Amino acid sequence: MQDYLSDLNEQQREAVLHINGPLMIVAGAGSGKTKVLTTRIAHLIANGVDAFNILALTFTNKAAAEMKERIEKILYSSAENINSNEARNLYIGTFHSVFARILRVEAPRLGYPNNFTIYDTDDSRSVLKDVITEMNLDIKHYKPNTIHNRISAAKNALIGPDEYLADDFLQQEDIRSQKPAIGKIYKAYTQKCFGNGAMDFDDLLLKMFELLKNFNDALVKYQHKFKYILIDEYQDTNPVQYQIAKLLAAVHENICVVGDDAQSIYSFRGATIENILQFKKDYDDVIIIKLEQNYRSTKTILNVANNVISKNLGQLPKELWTQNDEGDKIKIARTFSDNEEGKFVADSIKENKLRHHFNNKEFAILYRTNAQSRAFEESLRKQGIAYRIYGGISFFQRKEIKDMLAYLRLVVNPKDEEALKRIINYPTRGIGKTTIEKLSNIAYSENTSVFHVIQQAAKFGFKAGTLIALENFATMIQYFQNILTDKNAYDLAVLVGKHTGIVDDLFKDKTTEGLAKYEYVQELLNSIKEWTEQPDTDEGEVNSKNLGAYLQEITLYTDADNDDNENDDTVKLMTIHAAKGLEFACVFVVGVEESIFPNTLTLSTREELEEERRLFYVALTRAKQKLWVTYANSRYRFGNFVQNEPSRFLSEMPDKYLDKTYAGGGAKNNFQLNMGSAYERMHKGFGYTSTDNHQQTTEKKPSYLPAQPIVAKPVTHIPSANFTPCDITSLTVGQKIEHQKFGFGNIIKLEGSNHNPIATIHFELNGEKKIMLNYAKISIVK
DNA sequence: CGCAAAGCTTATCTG
DNA sequence: AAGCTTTGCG
Repeated sequence: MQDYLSDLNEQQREAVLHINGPLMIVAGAGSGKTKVLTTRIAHLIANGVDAFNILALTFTNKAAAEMKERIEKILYSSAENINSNEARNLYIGTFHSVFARILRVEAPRLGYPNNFTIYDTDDSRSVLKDVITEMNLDIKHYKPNTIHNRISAAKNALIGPDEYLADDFLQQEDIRSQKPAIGKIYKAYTQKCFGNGAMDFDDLLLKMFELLKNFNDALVKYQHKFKYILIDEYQDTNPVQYQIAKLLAAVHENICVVGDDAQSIYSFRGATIENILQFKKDYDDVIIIKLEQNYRSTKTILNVANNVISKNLGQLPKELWTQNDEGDKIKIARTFSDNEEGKFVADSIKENKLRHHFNNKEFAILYRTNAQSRAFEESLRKQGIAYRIYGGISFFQRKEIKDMLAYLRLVVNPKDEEALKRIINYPTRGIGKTTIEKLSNIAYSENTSVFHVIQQAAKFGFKAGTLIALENFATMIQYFQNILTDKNAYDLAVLVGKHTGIVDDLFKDKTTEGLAKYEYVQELLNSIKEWTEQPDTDEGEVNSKNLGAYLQEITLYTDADNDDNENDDTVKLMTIHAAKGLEFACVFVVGVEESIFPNTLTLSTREELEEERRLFYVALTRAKQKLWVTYANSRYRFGNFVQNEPSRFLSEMPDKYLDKTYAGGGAKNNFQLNMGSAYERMHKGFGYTSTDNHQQTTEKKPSYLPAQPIVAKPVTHIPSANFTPCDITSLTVGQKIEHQKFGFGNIIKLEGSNHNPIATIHFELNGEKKIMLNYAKISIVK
């Protein structure tokens, strides 16, 4: 037997070995489904299947990266002597990123440029705002956010604008909600995106479907390319994804899907459990394998999770079991406020690190909404515990980054009106609102792009100062376009930074925020440089390392992706949605209060409550050994201090598995509670106001710490005590320096000068060459 | 047209 | 509480 099969149980092995024909794996939480999927792919390759013919689709970049890594590991260590480089040819990725890659090649068939722009949610909303305003509708009534959700839902259900307008039921629905114009907005939005040469996130799926449906040669090509298809988290697929999978698999029918209906938590994105039930009907001879043994959690955790999920009516019957230990009881903690909840969690982490020798990275704090992270950040920072936040505002959504990228986007795709509007007057160059409106109108009536109108501004009657400003702008962009043809993305980005004066502005701004922004822009430049220096990987494209590809890639990039270093010893903070598929030794499920979890915004039907319950189930089953469930009596919301009831989910957990010491249990518990643990008494940490005896402590206003980057990065090198950042003019080649983060090294090359805000320092560190744009982080070693 | 101050809105989850 | 938009003035 191949060695990689030896550590699988009977069901898992069956799931790996059954490689031909449709297969559905119904797998519970912690049952090793990722292991099965990766081993299956490795097994295919070991049996002579060309990696080029395998397509594996996931929902997060992280899951894809993890799979790829594990496959390489299996192939590398396998006795079968397989070339582990094969793994590079695999198509593993999220639905969005794989389809974006294919569409980059196929876009012209659908009337889009190869370099089409990908609009993220913010871009989409901004375009919608323009569309709605242009239609003379009230932006307060037609909120871009709401409209976008509706359009997104339509796209995910494969309903185009014309079909939407023709459907009486949908029209009635919109009339009833007093928004009869949604259909028309949808149509105008679609046209605008198309005119801009742009696809939004939903289009990446929808256009892929249209490609396969309307171009038979494309369908045949990809059906034959992807002989083996694997889909992770199948319960989260929506109708478009379902249809695409069905089309692609129709010839070979070698499709393997893995799913757990109990973990279906993406119905807001159009996902439907129906797809799991439908699978059996779509293909003949579907083999179904159930994985019910859990390898992750203690018996206690699993029992509680099973109990909670059994409250759902619409659930496929399934009982997870484990051979693991009984484990500790689940600790329930109730605090007076959100800030005290933060303090409780940070203190508990500190205590458990000392008592049980856990590392930071073995803890996770899971919450329902991103906004809840604040209190935990503060308390962790106070305790000096390294942490990392996932989600929230990502690097590429920051204003200064988006501005910089908008220039690059416009250079690559001059039709991208969204990018143009963003930067036409940033930095200010005397092109105001009225001028932009005029340009827009002319472009519309001439049926051309705004940039094209600017290029011929004189012809369209612009005069004096405005004309000069427009001409200068056009010349500048054209100049950038010329650079792009003979220089690389990095050189262009640097030039944009210099020439537009953006970097200069940020450089001059010596406030904390200004400095941070300056550093972010430098980080962006670093990122582009690194990216351009990676080798070409794409077999289909001539030059896959061009700026257009970069821009498409980063739009689909989330900050959970660059989690590549395992030494990153930080406590992880994230939403429960983001935690799906992950596991941690110790988990804090926080903010378990009515109105937050279950969230008020969802609670109109039983189905919606059940989805919240599944979400709670996902949260509980992330824990391997220790689990805390916490809630606060009151918390800040929109600046007000509001009261919350404990969540109904708390009462759905059987008492016998719970330790309510910190939640005001019985009299006996109260005693312990007042005393606190030895550790707490040692450290005067009587902090958490008890529920039964909380005298009206006046809630202190949260004290805000100085602004810091949102994502706390692990410090790999602690600068020496006399670390003083240096001036670039004082540097010379060969000099020994200390870097704030990376430690000591030697300068090997210098570019730029102190008068030039973009100076580059090349230095060597333990034999590794690094490029540093930010000399504020370097000091000279004397 | 550009800037600063006042006022209004906002926070579900994701690629 | 914080970010974004509108308003008012030079």
